[in-house]
Amino acid sequence: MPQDKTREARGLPSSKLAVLRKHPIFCDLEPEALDQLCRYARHATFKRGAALFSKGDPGTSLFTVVSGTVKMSVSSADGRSAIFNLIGAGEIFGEIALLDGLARTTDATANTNCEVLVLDRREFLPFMRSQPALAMKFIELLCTRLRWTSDQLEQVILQNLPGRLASALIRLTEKHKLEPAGRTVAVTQQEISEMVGMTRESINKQLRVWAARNWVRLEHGAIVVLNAQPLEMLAEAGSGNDGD
Amino acid sequence: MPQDKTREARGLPSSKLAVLRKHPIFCDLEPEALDQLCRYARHATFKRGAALFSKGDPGTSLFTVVSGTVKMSVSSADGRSAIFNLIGAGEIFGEIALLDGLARTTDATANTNCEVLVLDRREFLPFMRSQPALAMKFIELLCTRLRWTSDQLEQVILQNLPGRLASALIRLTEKHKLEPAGRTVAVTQQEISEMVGMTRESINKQLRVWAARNWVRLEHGAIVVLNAQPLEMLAEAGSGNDGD
DNA sequence: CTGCGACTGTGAAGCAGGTCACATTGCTCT
DNA sequence: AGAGCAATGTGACCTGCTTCACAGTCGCAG
Repeated sequence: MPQDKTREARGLPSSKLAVLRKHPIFCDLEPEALDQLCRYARHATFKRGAALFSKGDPGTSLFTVVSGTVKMSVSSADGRSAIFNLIGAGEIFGEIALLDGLARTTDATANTNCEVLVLDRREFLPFMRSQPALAMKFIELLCTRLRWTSDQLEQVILQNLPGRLASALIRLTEKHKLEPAGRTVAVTQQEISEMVGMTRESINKQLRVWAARNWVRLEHGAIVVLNAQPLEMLAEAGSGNDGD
Repeated sequence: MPQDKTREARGLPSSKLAVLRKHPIFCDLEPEALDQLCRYARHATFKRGAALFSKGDPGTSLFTVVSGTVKMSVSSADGRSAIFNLIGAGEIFGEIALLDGLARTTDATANTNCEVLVLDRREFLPFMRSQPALAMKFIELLCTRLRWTSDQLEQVILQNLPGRLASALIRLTEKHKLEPAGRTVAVTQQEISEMVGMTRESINKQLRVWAARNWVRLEHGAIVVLNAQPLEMLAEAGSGNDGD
């Protein structure tokens, strides 16, 4: 991967601009508006494991990931935790609390060392009002999020382990818009288990079965989908047994 | 309850107006704008069990419930089904497909005989653009939905039967803004079981335990929450045992 | 007032997935 | 180069929930 890290690390305005311009939400803004937005944007870095915010915090800002990935999750008193989403470079998060001003719905943790841009509600909301098209963009974003979350809820309620796991793999490959051949999903088995709400051990055993059939290949910290078709069947099938 | 059914049944414009004016999304509109909206609104009735739309349909309209309740659910190939939400009088649904123009994410079924107002995307979107405040209202609505759905997902992944059931009961009492004393939730045990993703039998057994402790009273087609406190404890506690 | 369908109540038996307890393997940081 | 940690692999046992198979019970439609 090309290293524009140096530019980013120095916090040059041009790099902020580049990041914002690439994002679907902001790409259609007029150049002057983008410039203004850049002036509002604060640059921040977090080490792996650091908390960007926690569930229940008063939420007043929107985040854009510049590099690294951020984990959106919640955890229960007894230490179990559920991952709702992994946010990668170019994506935004924290928009719900930004928009409605209420408490954060999840924890956000740096899943790797990462850099983010932060936009504050106080400055951002007036800016949004001055850009009517932006509200529509956010409506679309919220719709997408709602579809993603409903989908997850549906899978978790209706499907058993093989179905849920297959669905999660499909969703992850689609999200990264990977080609049919050699779709590498860069997540650990622990992470996947927390996304589908089952134990790492169970996930591992199922993945091994599929690996033996050459549907997937297991790598360190990644899963390569070799044959998506049977997985798609399982994902559709509700709670059946796996493909035998 | 007072019967303005006669007015409704005749489809008088004044009744449409009354319904729309009461809804949080539309209540702040200017009188002229409301009148215009009424002209767009189509009145429709459905018998218990009838499908208003199905998952995957191209979605082009927004619904407002005038009377009765509508069930938002999905079902799997093998007949199991999951209820995402029960929409009662005064609430709206179908907004996601209206706003982003994509396929419906769930089935909508008349859970009782019901009357609805239908607003079409073709007329509604231009109307919305003429009313900038309306976009903000929808953003708030979408945020609320997202919080509700994330909450459900969190419960289903992190909690066991008692915790999930308690959470569901709390959510239902809160939704209907019922007073602490004598909160009657008008749902069947079958419905609750489909909301939390467990079997009716299991739900029944747990409810009986709580009824014996006077935390709830079970009626035909309804559950009365007598003592919310222990349920709230359970709902918070992640997956513990029930209150012993 | 009676019969039928929707809702509720309950026990017995099975199993999917969780829990626990390890061994192994590979990256990364001195 | 090897210590240390994060991630993976695997078996034995356990349990919470499902499945199945009923038996009430309510309320309404005719």
